Amino acid sequence: MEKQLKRILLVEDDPNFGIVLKDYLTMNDYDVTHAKNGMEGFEKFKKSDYDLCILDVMMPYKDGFTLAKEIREKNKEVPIIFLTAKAMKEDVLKGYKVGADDYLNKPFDSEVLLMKISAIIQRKNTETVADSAEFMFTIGGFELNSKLRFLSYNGGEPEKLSPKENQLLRLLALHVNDLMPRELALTKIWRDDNYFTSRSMDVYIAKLRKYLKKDEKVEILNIHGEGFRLVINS
Amino acid sequence: MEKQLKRILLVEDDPNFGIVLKDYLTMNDYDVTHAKNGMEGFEKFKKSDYDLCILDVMMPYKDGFTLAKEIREKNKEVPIIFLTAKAMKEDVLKGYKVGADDYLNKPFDSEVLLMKISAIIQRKNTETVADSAEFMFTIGGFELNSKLRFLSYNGGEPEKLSPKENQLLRLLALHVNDLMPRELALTKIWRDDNYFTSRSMDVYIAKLRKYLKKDEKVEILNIHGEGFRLVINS
DNA sequence: TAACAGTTTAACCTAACGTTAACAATTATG
DNA sequence: CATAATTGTTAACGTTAGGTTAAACTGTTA
Repeated sequence: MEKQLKRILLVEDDPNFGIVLKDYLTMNDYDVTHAKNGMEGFEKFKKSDYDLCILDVMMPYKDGFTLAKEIREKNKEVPIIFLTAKAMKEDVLKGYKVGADDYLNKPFDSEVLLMKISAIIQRKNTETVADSAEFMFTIGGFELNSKLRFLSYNGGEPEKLSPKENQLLRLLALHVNDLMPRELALTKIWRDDNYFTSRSMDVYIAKLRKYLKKDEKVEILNIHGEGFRLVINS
Repeated sequence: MEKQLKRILLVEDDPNFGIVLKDYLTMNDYDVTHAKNGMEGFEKFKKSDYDLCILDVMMPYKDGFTLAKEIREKNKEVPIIFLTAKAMKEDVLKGYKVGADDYLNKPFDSEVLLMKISAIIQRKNTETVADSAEFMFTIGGFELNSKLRFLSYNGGEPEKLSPKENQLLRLLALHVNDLMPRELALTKIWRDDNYFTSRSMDVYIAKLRKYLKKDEKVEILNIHGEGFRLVINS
């Protein structure tokens, strides 16, 4: 089974150093996306889901702190590591204020970076375990067991869901009666937000609607241009 | 009853220090085997069973890391403590990569060593106790004695299971009706998660299914991309 | 050193899954 | 009202995971 690689967003303007670092991390089993400046970094961040961000502090146009602030507005969870050329105390403080998880001075030992990365991801992992513990959902007359990927109606024979079907239905269930934004599903499940993943998602919505037909009280409504809404009518 | 002394393999090339350390440990109720270099260390390791290895890092011909790697190939369980003259960061990292349990800088406090030894052996002990606590399982019409590696059906002649068959069935039984993740079996039983160990596991699933055919109420179901599920149908 | 048990690797096949294309239907927008 | 953008749906396709059997390998024992 293919192991799900942890995804890192690396924002570093120095092209040489950036490529070397990206390759090094890639060799060590991380799925690395490299952005060459703050703007690009933020665009890439919005488009997908990352387990960790590594930001260079000194970059033209948009420095690492500003970028970090923008990232924090979108996501308060994702760990951030700053890279900086000189060890300036104010910078360090500024970094932690923005919500940095760690701080590295260039030049740094690459193995130290690896250690820090795995430590941080490890920590986040154990924190999130409790989060993902919920995998039983009642959806009208249906019962979704998203761990076993089973969907049963009125206690009957459970139907098997595919991983994508399961993830999508679970995400909808987490937002019952509320908007589940397109973008959310695309970044969380497809890990990319583009035309094709979007179409793919529509296909899965169709599949789910087919499953949910058994209970006419349950439906998935579209909110044009926004996303979908799983509603239970009473 | 004579208490079973814990056995320590000490590999240390400095004759004086080696003898002193051996005597010290012996006085503290350990059964110590002293090897004077890496080769001898590995020979002694293969010849017997140890509860702990203490390896000097800097040795002629074969250094401690190389020896540790060889030992790990034979035995992924035995705890290893490295001794090193200077605190070199790379060495520490290298050591942990090889699967070291602890790390000591020479000169070290001998009492600290004793503490670490007993802590490590203690930990390994409790781990294995918890692990092996349950070894009798009822699986539909079957009885699994995973200590003796026997599987019997309706009280008939028990069949012998191979170690891997036994471990896998036991792990499945510990998760009856629930998901037993692929990764769990691979890391717990095969201690490695790659394409080949994964295929190997599939082979063992096939073998187990063959055994379990006698009771059509018992089956091992696959959850695509996730793992397996041992179910007892009523 | 031959036989054997246990395990891994290879090979071949089937099933599961996800993406994409194609076309229809619906909804926004000027 | 016309037309562009978005969404609904089905089917075909390629890829990967899993099922199974047999051969190759490894270490141990007679």
